[in-house]
Amino acid sequence: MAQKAEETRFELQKDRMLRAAARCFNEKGYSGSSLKDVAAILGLTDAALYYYVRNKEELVYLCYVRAAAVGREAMARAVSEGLDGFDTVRRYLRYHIEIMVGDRGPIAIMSEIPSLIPIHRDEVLELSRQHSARFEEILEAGIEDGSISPCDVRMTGNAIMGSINWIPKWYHGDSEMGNTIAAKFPAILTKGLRLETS
Amino acid sequence: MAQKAEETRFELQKDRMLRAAARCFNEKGYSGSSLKDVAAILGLTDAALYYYVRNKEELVYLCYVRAAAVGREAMARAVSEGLDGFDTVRRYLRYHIEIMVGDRGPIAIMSEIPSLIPIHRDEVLELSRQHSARFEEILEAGIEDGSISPCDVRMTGNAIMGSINWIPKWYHGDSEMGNTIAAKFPAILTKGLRLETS
DNA sequence: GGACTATTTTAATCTAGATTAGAATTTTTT
DNA sequence: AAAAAATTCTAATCTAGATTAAAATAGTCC
Repeated sequence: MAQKAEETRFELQKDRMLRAAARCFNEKGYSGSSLKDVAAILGLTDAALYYYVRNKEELVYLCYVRAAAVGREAMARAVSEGLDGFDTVRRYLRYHIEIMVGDRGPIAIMSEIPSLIPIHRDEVLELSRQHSARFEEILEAGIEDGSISPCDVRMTGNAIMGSINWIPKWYHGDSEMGNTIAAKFPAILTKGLRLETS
Repeated sequence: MAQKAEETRFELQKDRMLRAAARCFNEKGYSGSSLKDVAAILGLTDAALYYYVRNKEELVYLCYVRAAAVGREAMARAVSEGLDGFDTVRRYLRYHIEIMVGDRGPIAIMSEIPSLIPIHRDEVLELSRQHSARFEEILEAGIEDGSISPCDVRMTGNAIMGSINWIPKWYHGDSEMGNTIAAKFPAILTKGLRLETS
């Protein structure tokens, strides 16, 4: 029990740190944010962060891994509901956005992957590719089942994911707006997908 | 004539520099890109850049001003054609993307505005706001003229502009893909806007 | 070809911020 | 409440990279 409590505390703090870091990185970029900036949000000293992470690069890396996990989780949840392609996309977007604007946010934008060390860069790129690929699979499934009209899934995927990825750039924690985004974005982004039953 | 030629050379080099900087910044962020990185693309020394710009901050600032000008130019051109709202949006997107993936690119993503000094930040933010506002006006005009179905223009604008802004993150100069983007994105992004004449 | 200007380089300096070691403090355990 | 472990801080060090000054080169004009 003791062990577990400590682990929990550690993990909780670490997660708080990752969210603080994500907030900084989203606003001012990776290199533009000092460890002092991140620590200040937590009421800590910059040096304290080294208790949780080996160095700054690892901090970004973990932010990106976390972002990927959140996206994958949202998608898995949507897929598990067994809806048609169109509705799966819409659900996925809703779940993903809800997390981004909710209290598990902010989620780091993966905008500086080249700054990672090679081994981390490769891993994050792979996660990112997998996510895109799975999204495209859903689109294809939707085209198959007749819920989505035929389209270039690569380009359509890029378009939709771009909108999602950009959200943290203009959304900064105003929860009312957060609700608006979660309520409207899924419909806006999928409106053009529907196959019109002529 | 002499003066003009020199001015031209200077301006040309400066523009090359801004495009090189945009490329670096888009890949690795503002603070993540050293002046040496930018200079290397031009075959110059980092110190040489100071002949064109007062400091690094001004370099980003100019990149952002340039990005704003490109967007405004594309929009003005589209508006000047006097089409209905829907087609104006589509034209604007096409023109904007064509510049982004064409030889006037790459265009800097305005992703680190907080890193600018206050006076520059205010100016760039204002340019950005104006652009968003004008885009929303076009959407509203389209709703008025019946070419676009009623929608939350703020959210819809954010969604579409997010897709556009994100393009430089995954497009890196493969001109064949550039053509694909220019050909497909405008249709993809506007497909959901059309008012279905029931 | 010499003089003048424009452009770039070399060779410092200077600073913010990452990193580290060890001390101090806080929390947990018994 | 002492001992042990976990967490944070203080006070350096170290380095990359921005910036500057002056010299060197390239280009243009007469």
